[in-house]
Amino acid sequence: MIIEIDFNSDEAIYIQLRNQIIIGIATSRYQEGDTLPSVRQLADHIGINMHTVNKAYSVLKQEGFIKLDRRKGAVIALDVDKLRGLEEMKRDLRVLLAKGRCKNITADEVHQIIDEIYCEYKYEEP
Amino acid sequence: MIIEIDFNSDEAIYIQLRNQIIIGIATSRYQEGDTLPSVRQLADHIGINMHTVNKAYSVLKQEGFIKLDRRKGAVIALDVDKLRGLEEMKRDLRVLLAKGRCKNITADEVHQIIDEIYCEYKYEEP
DNA sequence: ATACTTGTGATAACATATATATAACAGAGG
DNA sequence: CCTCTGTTATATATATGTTATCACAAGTAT
Repeated sequence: MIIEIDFNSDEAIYIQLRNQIIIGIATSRYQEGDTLPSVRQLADHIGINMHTVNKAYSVLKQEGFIKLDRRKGAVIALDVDKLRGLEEMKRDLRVLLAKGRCKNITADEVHQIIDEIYCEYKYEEP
Repeated sequence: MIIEIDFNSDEAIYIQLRNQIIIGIATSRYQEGDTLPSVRQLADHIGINMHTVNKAYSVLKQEGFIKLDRRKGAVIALDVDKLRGLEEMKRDLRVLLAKGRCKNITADEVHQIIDEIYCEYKYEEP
């Protein structure tokens, strides 16, 4: 389990946890059907409270990345709502790109960054 | 002043304010040297507290989008640190694209959205 | 059957963040 | 003098994040 929490970050711990797991799924470190550590295990391992992990898992479930099973624990299970995903991405990008635009970042430079990051997803595209 | 606040949003009011002003700058609705409404004016207009507007302005100042002058009020003044801007963008995009990747969004689709948004910058009139 | 582990829930406590409400101050300009 | 600016200072209320216990129902392991 390669999870690193920055306790000095202004980002909430459960958000950092959520983000790293999402990145883990995108980079195929976790795959459909894989089980994540139990809330207590992961909490002990990181050194945080059980409920903080539980909150991260709850968010991931609500966003359609995992399923929570009393028997197996947290299981990677992608609920793909592509249309909604596209809408969310466009909404988020609108702010992010505006910020970059004010810093004189061009569309070409953004395209380049996109490709760099997608290269990290070394497996086949869906 | 075309500012719309969603009071039911989970995003803080001062963040919504910050985002809309950044988008306003990116789309040339506000230009270098333009003055924003005073904290009291804008607060009255939107129907929120003065300090909430002041916080938005303080964040915008700290991030290098405006300057605050006791005489003139808030003035658009871009402090362009492109290298840092690129780093921030890549950090933010890493999470955002991972989320999209899990929803089966391809690199090509992201490129398309980028171009769509950048088109809004070109055709928007001040 | 016993012991253990799973997610889940309730509750309490504390720190921080958000937002509001007043009030006052110093500098600039009418 | 009066009014407008950002700024600072309190105080208050609410929400959020995090930790800490305690407990429960359901599944697994021995």
